[in-house]
Amino acid sequence: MATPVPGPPAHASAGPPDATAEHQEQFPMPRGGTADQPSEPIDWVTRAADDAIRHAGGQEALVHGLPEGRVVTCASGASPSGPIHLGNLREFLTPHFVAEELRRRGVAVRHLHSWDDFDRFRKVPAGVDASWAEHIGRPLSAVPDPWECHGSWAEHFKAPLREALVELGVEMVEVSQTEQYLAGAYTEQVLHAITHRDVIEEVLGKFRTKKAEPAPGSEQEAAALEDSVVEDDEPTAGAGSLARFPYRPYCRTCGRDTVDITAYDDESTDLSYTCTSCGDSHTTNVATQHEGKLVWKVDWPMRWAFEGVDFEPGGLDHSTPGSSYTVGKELVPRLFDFRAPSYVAYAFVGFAGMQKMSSSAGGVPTAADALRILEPPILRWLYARRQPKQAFDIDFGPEVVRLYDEWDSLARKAADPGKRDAQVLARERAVATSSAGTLPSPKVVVPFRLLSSVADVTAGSAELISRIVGDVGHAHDSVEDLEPRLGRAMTWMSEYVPASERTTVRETKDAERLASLTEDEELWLRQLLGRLPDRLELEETTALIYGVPKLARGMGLDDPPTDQVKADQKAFFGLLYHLLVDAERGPRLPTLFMALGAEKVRSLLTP
RNA sequence: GGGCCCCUAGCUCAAUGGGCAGAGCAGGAGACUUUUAAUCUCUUGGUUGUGGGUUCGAGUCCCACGGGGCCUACCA
Repeated sequence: MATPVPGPPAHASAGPPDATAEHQEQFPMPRGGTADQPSEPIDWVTRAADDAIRHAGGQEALVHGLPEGRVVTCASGASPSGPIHLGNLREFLTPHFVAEELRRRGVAVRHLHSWDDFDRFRKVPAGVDASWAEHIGRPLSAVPDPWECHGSWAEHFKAPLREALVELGVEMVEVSQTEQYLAGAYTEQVLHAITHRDVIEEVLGKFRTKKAEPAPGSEQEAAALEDSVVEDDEPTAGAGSLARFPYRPYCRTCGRDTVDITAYDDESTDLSYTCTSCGDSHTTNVATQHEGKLVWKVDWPMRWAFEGVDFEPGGLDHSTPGSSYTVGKELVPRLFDFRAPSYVAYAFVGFAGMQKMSSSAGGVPTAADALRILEPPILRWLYARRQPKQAFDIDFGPEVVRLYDEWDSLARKAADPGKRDAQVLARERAVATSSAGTLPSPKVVVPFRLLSSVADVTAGSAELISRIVGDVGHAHDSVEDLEPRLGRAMTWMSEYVPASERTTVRETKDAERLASLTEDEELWLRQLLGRLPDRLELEETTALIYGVPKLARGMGLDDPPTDQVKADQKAFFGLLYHLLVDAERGPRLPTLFMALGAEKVRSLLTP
């Protein structure tokens, strides 16, 4: 394992360089046991990784390591039914961080991602031609791509996420449920589930109503109150009922899952159905023909067992009683003789500060959108620093500046090994991965605030921004040294900062104002323009701008200002802002001059 | 009906398997001819929603209550 992450700060605790087993030692002993050693920080990732190991090999494994050859599986799953947004990204990053933590401990691990592309297409989202309603009920992998750039609906939404994940340094093994089911990979499990459908029904039934309580007397009262519930109890009563059959085929004629199962023969495994869409009836053999899938609540636990999943997160909506994880957890040992993976439920990610919606289809921003304004490590950091259960918002508005500031100041803190705590640990998790190494970050760190505000006045030339930033005291060799931050600052300024907040340089001079200058004002401008060189240098320009009011009072450029001069400066600056950017204040004047160039300044200030 | 999260300084939030309650902004004082949110230094500000409990010790764990938010209700 090539570990790019700095080890523990204390030289003594760096760990035995040899023994592989001893190496796992970081778990149970109370931290900081020996006197004044700084203790190893712990966060949710550490704990989830411990749980994953425990699932794989018990408490024993945590202390002595897993048996040779045992690979820990961290899993994720997602349905490519629409743009994979920043909320869904948690599904990918949560197991990713856990897998990385395990790698860093030297544990063999894989991040397995299942694409639920064999799920049915549910509804036609806004913006897609209504004719796509025809495809409702078909697998996502069989629905054509309305934008015609990918092979299917599913692929259309997988592709951009894949690209974003590469940028984020997330490496995973992808599995397509369509391929798996169609290839019959799960057939054995499917048959097993069908055979034991009474167990499934029993478990699902437990969560159906609250009247599972043993007291029969009160049950009638409850039933009276919940009349709506009573109705559908009837047809499903029998264990052999087909209404809740755990397997559902896609219609052989029209490809939709809108089928009523009419018969199933446990001996032959022949399944007969009638499609309510096209009206055709068919018989499929579950053992030999692979035309359908398990229902979701059975499908998920089946995959845990099939893939040997040790850790998998789930959205909070999967964690509520009666929903998939709770049901699956109970189902999987009884049906597939497997213990449910260790699990964390993650909360939702919200968005804020967006005047404009993202360009990507649905409206909710995606990882790709976020990566246009956030450096990859920062996006990772947002997900690493919060416990999964904690909901948070990603803000595309003014908070972006604060976020960068916070990140930069964390970097300063991280430079001091004595301050290694959970926050620094979160940063370490964000900054590098085992397969991608250190993720892109600027060689020369310039505050995002500065980059964006210079981008604001220069209207978009990276070279010019680079020069000004250099002049202002952030020495660097080339534009490249400022990337990937500079480009993001430019994008942010032009796409997420409302026009009203931006600096708008006047197109043409304010002739009216220039015609009504006071005597002082006229003198100031004359002095300024008279001495303004064609090629501006920051220091000179600064001295000149501040010095003009001094000259006007017969002083030298470098003389210390008097109170009068200070008052004049204030008035002078106000005039300049008005004439240049039609505002009372604005970016620092010397910077603004540099950004505009002598010619432009001259044209706006000359009566 | 069930579940989860949250309530900490005026505001936005930290405090990540109990161990001296902390930042940023705002406020106050000072410095500064350099208005990128100017910057720098110093500083005020807390009975951690309420009431109990466990503990040597609770923002943190348990129970109840109040308030806010999210999810879910027999479908995949």
